[in-house]
Amino acid sequence: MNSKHSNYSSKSKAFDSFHEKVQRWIWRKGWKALYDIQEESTPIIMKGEDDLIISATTAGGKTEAVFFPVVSKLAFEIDKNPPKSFQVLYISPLKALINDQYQRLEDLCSSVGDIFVCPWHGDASKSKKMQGLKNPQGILLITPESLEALFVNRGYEVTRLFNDLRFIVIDEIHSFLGLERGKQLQSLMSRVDHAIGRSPSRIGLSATIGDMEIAANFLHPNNGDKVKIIKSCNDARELKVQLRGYLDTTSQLDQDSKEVHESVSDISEHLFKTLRGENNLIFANSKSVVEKCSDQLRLLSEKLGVLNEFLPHHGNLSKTIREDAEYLLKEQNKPASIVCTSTLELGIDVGSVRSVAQIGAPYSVSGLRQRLGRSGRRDDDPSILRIYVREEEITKDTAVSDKLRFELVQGISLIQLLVQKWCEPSRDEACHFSTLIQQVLSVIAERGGITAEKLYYVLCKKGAFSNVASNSFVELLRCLADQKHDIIQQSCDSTLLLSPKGERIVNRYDFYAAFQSSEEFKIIANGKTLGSVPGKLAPVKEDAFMVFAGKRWKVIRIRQKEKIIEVIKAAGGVPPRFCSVGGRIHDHIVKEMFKVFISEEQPLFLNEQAVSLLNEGRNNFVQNGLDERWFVQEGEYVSFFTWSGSKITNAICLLLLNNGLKVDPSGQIVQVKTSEHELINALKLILKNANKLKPLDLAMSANNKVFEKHDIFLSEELLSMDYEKKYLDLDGAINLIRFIIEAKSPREFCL
DNA sequence: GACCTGCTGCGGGATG
Repeated sequence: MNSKHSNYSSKSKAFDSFHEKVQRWIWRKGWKALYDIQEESTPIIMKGEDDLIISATTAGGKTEAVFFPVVSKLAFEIDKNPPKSFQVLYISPLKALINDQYQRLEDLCSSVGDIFVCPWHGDASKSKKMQGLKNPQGILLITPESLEALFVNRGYEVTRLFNDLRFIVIDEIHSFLGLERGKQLQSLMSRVDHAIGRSPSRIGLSATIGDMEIAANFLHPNNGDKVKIIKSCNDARELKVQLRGYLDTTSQLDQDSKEVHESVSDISEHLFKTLRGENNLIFANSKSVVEKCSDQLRLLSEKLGVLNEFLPHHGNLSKTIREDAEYLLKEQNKPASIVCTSTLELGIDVGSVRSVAQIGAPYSVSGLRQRLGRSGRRDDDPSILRIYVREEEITKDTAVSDKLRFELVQGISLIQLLVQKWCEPSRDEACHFSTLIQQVLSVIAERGGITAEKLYYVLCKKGAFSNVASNSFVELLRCLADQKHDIIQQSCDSTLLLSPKGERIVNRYDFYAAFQSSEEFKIIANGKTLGSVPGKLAPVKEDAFMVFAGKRWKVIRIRQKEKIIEVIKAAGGVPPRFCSVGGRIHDHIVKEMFKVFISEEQPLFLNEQAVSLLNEGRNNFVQNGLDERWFVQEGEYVSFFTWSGSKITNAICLLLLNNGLKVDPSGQIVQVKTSEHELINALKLILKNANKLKPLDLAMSANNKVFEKHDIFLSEELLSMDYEKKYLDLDGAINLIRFIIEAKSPREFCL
């Protein structure tokens, strides 16, 4: 017995440095060797000084790479003196992940001895939280929102809770990059630093990161170049991919969506035939597609009199429905497949999955890579991906833009970029004024009051909002204090305080989240909650039919006041549409699409129908001379192919609008109601005046800039500053226009 | 024209 132990230890420096009780735990588990990332992370974490990012696949042993050395370190220190505060702050984007990690850590920590693990989120046990408050020590597992609540409600205790803190660990760090929630998280980390007067070592964990530099700068702003990076290289799994094309000949019927819905689509039939009997994930780009597809798969099962193995999963379904589906997928002996949105993209453990399907072209390589990472868990299994794209039949009325088979080509480009290992960088230059408002109110609540200078120092100068200049900050405070909003006020000694209205905002329980959430109607059948639909869509009429949770229902009562819709089982129905703002696509993907159009190569991963659709798209591309021409005139509209991502295309649209043209953007093609000659004249005029044009002025000219939670309190100028950084690329747009005016071709632009 | 995430403190009632 002893020899196995010493063999192990003679090979591994990391293992040798662990606390004896951690060594014994690993040994008992029968683990033969540590992973590379665990060997590499251990010396850095045992030293306990540097920031670190560890990137590896979902089952790549990241948790252990952090917690073997961390728990060893805590165990060595307990031997010397008992801690009086939490020593590790672990922050996760998901409650479910906290529950998972709690199970794993409890097992390790209870066998090591006196290391307390405290799970803390909205659904976590109250007694564990009280225990953590009374006797803080060991590891706190918490969500950003619950940490925000600690600052607001127990601001006077934060220093005591974290005084001996050694590590801040951020799980699934990529899921925070560039978002409101990410900015909030950065601010919370920096507020912890301020509360204890030093900066504990930060550790970020990630399954996929396009650009490590950006993740490093996120983890520790202004200190990013000192963050150490460990990347797992055993990502050599074989990839099997197929893109399947389908031709929709029923488009004429589409107005009567009910009729189309009754017919089981050929994509569902292929999914049913290919995936039944195994565990799979089927991703769709929208919740209503999830509903439609899972309903069709259930119908097919009923028709054949077999057990239904296909279950829906998305953010509007109730917790129990979702958990039931996750549980079934985890059960290895019963085959089950889940039709889902990006709910199952992140790190929830759903066990081993045979293959991944994607309905409709994906929008980003990073998302696709994340989804693919779910398939083939065992090392020797290949990752299997099937992408299904439906294009409509071409008639004499079809517009050029639709004849190109853009969605299919987008799918091809994304697969090619995936294979090339390219990934979107998640640049975050936005000011995040909405989240800054939340943090301003939170710090005032935490400290009971604070001067403007000190507030600027804590949040901006030495905080997460370092790109906000002091004059912008002053304007933001003015917006909050003005008569219209009256959220904060200044006392005679110039301390900023919450006004009664501000108090009400901070004391509502929805204050802690940095992101917006809309009002929703609950859907109830026989007293059981199925889930919810957004308020805007809710007033479906009584007696209406609907599809929800993969089944068909009839609405029997709408209780407007309580926001409840009662339903019973029924035979017909259409899925509700869930609305949301449009997405963004990266420049590089659109350029890759151009390359697919001009290439003569046939990708090997296409089925027969996809090959003929691609040929059709390429022929139409050539016939319209789109490698040399930017514009195609059709009736009173010019289709303008920008071959650029969303930021440049948005800027082009605004520039044209401001020059009095009627513009209708559809994806990467801008429809302009004018002649080609007039359009070129407009572009010449824009270029001539380009040096007078400021990005901020362009942003000021855009309508509807209120997107985020506290945007309603901002002035037009602050709103425009954020809008410009997030949605516009004026330099890129001017560069594109220069290309066009200098009579250079799309070919020169893209290659 | 896409997607997801999260939530305090308190009081009342049932249960051991």
